[in-house]
Amino acid sequence: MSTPFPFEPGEPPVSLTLMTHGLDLDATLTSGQAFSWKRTPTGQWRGWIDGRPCLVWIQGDALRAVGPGLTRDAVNTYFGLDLPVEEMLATFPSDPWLEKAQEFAPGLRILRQDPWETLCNFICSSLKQIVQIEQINHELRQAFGEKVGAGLNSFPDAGRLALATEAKLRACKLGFRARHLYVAARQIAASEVSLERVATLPTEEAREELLRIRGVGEKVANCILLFAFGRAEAFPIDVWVERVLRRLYFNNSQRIKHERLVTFANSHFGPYRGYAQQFLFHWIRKDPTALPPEKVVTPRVRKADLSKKG
DNA sequence: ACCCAGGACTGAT
DNA sequence: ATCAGTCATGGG
Repeated sequence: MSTPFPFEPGEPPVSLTLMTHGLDLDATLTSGQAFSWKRTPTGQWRGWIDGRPCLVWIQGDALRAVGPGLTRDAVNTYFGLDLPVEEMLATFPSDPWLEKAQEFAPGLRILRQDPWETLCNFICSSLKQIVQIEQINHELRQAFGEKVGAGLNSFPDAGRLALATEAKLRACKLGFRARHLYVAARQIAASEVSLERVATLPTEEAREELLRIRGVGEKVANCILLFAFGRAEAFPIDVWVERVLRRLYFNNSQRIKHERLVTFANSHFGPYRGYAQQFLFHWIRKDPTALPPEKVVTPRVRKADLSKKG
């Protein structure tokens, strides 16, 4: 299994073999939390861990990882293999829907990614599809990142993006998000908000700090807390999760307010509800049979209109 | 052509 | 505090 890989000339690649602890690479890397991994024709994954390019794949019941400067700790941390996932999932409530979601992809895990890149990805995520977020991530790397290998660019840091112009960002297909990302980059570059400090704060205060960043609302803040800072109690509610919560737990009632869904999720799914959220999200996106068919709302037609429609 | 996308911000009530 | 309008762009 020797896929050619454009390593840096000077730095020799490190080859690691780790325990998977049940990790499902395909599910994890296609579950809408990471946007810079690409599957090779042979089923391996090219991406970045700790700012270093690498290649990872499942071999038997082992996780293989190859890349310059790669360390066992970095890989274990990135994939959350250092966590007692079994015990964490055991805290889930007895819930047939959640069980279905887990059954669909038991090896789905939550990553601990670079906070800055995760911040950028989810600022760009608003009103975008996942494939488009991946495309934007790639555009930003090509336009502003540093060349690491053949066709490989690192993700630009905040200082780099802060030196750009809003117009150049807009050229990366950012649309109205260009201003958000530009302002956010300057906020981080000027240490107006410190992601290093956020990492040290309790989740509640960390969320408040993230909300000071332009383009970051409740949903995006929770995504960053969950997918970068390892805060498993964060429960991001996007249109998909909103849909699944409403349909499965509130009889698809449209007059249930968003805040009530938040309250429900926080109390129902337990301290590691972020994982529950990710199981549900992945399940309803990937399994076409996951949700029962939409309740057919028979349109109320006024008698006066009957004659018109013939 | 139409509708939707891992939403956030703004200004009017 | 709540709520509609608006913000670009691409996929299906």
